[in-house]
Amino acid sequence: MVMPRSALRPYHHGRLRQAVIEAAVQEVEAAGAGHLSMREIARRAGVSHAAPAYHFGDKAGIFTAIATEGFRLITERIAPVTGGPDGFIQGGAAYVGFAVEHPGHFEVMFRPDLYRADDLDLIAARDAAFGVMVDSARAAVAAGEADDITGLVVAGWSAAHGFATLWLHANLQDKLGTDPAAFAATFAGGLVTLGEIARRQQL
Amino acid sequence: MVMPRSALRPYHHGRLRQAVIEAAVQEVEAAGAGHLSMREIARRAGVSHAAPAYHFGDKAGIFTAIATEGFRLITERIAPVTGGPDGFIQGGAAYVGFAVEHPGHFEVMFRPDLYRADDLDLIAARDAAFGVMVDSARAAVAAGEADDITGLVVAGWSAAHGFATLWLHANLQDKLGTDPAAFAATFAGGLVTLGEIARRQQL
DNA sequence: CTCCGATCTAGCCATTGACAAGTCTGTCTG
DNA sequence: CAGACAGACTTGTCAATGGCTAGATCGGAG
Repeated sequence: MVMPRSALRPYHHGRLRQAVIEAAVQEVEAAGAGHLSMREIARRAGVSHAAPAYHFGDKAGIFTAIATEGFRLITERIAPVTGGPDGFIQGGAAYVGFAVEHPGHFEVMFRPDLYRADDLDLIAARDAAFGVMVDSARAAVAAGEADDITGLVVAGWSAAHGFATLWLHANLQDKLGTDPAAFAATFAGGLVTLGEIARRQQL
Repeated sequence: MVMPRSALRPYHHGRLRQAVIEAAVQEVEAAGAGHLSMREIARRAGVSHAAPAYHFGDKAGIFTAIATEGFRLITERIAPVTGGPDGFIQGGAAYVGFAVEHPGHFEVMFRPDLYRADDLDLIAARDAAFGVMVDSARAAVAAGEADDITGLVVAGWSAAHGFATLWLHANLQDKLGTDPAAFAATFAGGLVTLGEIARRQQL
């Protein structure tokens, strides 16, 4: 009986798949998606350098798993608040909240060059998230003006997505401070003004 | 006299710096910023694998140069249309237009993890671009309500940035089609509705 | 003509992602 | 209870990459 490996660590990790995803998300949040190293992740998880590839195939497989998990998480985050007539605005706030709380997932979700965009689980999760947004937009407008849904969804999604992205990447903090309630009010006021300008423009 | 190298290609490229930037932008547009290889760029430019490093130091230096050039280009693109009272909307359209026409620059500009964010030229170019946006917002609102400028800038920037990002990364084409005039109208209508919802929310 | 600095090359190293082949181990079957 | 089996993981290897150092080349100033 040679020195049992189990004294050091078990041969079977047990939950390597989830451990790899967690380590990868941490790495993305700390250093950006570009600096993610499969071998470094394996080191952190205490497994050999080739172990992650068994579960995910390759690097794109890891990113695909992260993006899929991200779309599921954002759906869980948004869906509960989109019930009432103010659901669309609340949903937008939840969208931004998710991006701030899960910057690693958020970054990967919108970098299709990193993952396999034709993955079926990924597509299903993404479509589910989009469906929640459309539903909340539908609930926000009066029953008659249903034609406008697409424009509203895209405008609202763009505003929330743009704000989240700029917040994460472009030092928006310098302009708005760090108090969530204060910048939410500032942003909402800006949306009202922007809508008025756009309406004036249309006439 | 050995076989003169100049028969193949001159020892000095002459405009290697700009050639590297152009090749790098093409590579980013074709395969994403993550797949950029300094050696591949050198091959395309017909120089040795270490030549680009002489001009840019390292990979981050190339991205820094691309981002700086991008901020200069977007300023040139936006500034001319922000004159009149409709300058803010026109500026937003120009912002999106730049992103669609220069996706490589646009991608790098908002990936600070790729470049040296403390580069002085970069900061100057970015601040100049931001200044153009603020000026056009100021021109768009009536003289009295100057307090609202920050909110309007952030809302407008977010909407334009979010739309551009989603267009490039999230298959927005499926929802809006590919006719620019049509989706511009749809988007503008959505902004009006969104502004109304936000105002209703504030009361 | 000569020197000198800017530009580029050649070679090297550690690291990486991907692949192939082998090893370990829990479980199921007979 | 023995043995087959399949899933999970390791080891070894390869080409490619980024970055570094030392050296070659060239063009222009003096």
